Amino acid sequence: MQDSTERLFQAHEFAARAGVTIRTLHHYDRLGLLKPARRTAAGYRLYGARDFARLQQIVTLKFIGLSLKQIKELLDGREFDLATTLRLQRWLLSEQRRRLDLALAAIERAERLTAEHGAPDWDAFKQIVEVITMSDMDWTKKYYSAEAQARIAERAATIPREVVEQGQRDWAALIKECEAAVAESVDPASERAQGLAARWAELLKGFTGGDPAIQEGLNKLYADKANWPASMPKFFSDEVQAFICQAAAVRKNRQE
Amino acid sequence: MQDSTERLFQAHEFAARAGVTIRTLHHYDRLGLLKPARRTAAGYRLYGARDFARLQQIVTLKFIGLSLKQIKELLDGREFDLATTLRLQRWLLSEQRRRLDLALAAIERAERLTAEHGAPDWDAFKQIVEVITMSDMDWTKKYYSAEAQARIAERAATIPREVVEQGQRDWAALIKECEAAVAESVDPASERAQGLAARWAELLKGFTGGDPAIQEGLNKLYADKANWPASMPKFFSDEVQAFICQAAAVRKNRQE
DNA sequence: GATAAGGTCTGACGCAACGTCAGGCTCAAG
DNA sequence: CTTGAGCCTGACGTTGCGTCAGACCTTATC
Repeated sequence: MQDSTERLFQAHEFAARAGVTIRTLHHYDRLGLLKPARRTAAGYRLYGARDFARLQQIVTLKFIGLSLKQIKELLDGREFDLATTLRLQRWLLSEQRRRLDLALAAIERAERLTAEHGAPDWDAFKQIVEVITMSDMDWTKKYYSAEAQARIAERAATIPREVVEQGQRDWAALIKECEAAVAESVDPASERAQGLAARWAELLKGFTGGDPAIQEGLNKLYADKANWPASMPKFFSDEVQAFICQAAAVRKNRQE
Repeated sequence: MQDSTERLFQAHEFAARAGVTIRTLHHYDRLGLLKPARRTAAGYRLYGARDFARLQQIVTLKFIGLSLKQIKELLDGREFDLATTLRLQRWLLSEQRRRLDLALAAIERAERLTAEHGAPDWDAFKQIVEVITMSDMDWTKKYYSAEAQARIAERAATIPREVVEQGQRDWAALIKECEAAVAESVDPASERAQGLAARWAELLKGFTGGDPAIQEGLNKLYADKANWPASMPKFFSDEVQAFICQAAAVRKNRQE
């Protein structure tokens, strides 16, 4: 299978060609993300063309913001699908960009105020950020009480790693199953749909940290699906959304 | 000085009001960033109104992307000026935003291609990122040789923390002195200007990692200041730029 | 063949900003 | 007085490598 005459590169040249450091190669090796094709008798790493291709995939996926763990699962191809991952990642990046824009706006206004006032104006600066972060919460007001909003804000900062990345696989898998169910025109009141709705609720519970006030808001969200805010994640199709809303409604009725 | 009747809050309520976790307060306490006004006999932290104001400043500065170390230096007020920091930070954030846009564009194109092709197209995906990162390097081609570009790319990823944040204070201080020199119409050939140019070169050397090929490119950059690329940092005025260019030119002549 | 220079190897610790136990106090209510 | 809830202080985990440190390998030179 392997061409025994294939040219192999030592770490130094290989790393230079790929634009990464040797230490990075060591790191990927230990993670099992990229193992060299061979080792010399002395233990030196030797990389081949296939390694190069894989490293380029790694670099590409890293460029769009995936973690090394995600990249490993993707490239090892175990039940992780690229399309859904890309949709999720696109949403994550767009969120980051929105927050960056807010920060930039805050800085620019603070600079203007400082220039006008002659000296840095802390109160104004603080207010700017407050206003900006308030406007960031606009849509939550429709659905959440004041205390729930505070707790959401508290959790919001801790979410990125904890849930989004750790649970990304769970969401991706669940959404995929929902899509399948939609494709098969499964009845939202059926056993299968109810199971999906239950898992969906479970994931949301993890997302909300089990806070009852927040879950109350989510129930309201379910109630009028037409009003799902634009800033909510949209990594699933409208059909899936409608399906899960109906199933959740049925589920709620039965529980009452 | 202190109002002995001032209302003090315990960690739990204080944290909730400020929208941070208790653990964050512990962290800031250990860093010396925010010490509680008092402690009870049992060691419980008690925070006052001034602590609240300071915490809000911290949160604000964190929102615009400053590190805790930078925030501490700013709030402790030792030779760190807000105006320059804001300019530097604005540039940093705009750079981040540019890279985010590139990643988003890559994802969107990859999604389109995947949809058209039916299956994920790794080669196309890889190419997209390559093209994007290439266009990212456009201006460097004018000044750097091929090998130097490779090394720049290699270093580019390692720079954010290492130089920008660590050396930010040095740059800010130097730029400030240059502005003063410009304001006093100091002769670029004078002893003082030459000292500034030497320090400038020293910082750049740190920035380039002492790579001679990269420094060669920087010399070319000095030569025709009119051609400074738009993507280069612009946290100093045109006057400072002209001043440092002239001083560097004089310095170069003398060294030859 | 010895030696010096330079590249490689494997740990192990460092960094940013906290989260998350774990074990031990403290405090208010019943 | 007990119980539960909240606070305290370490100490380790996280992410993606950088940066030594000590030991080994290879190559060129004398």
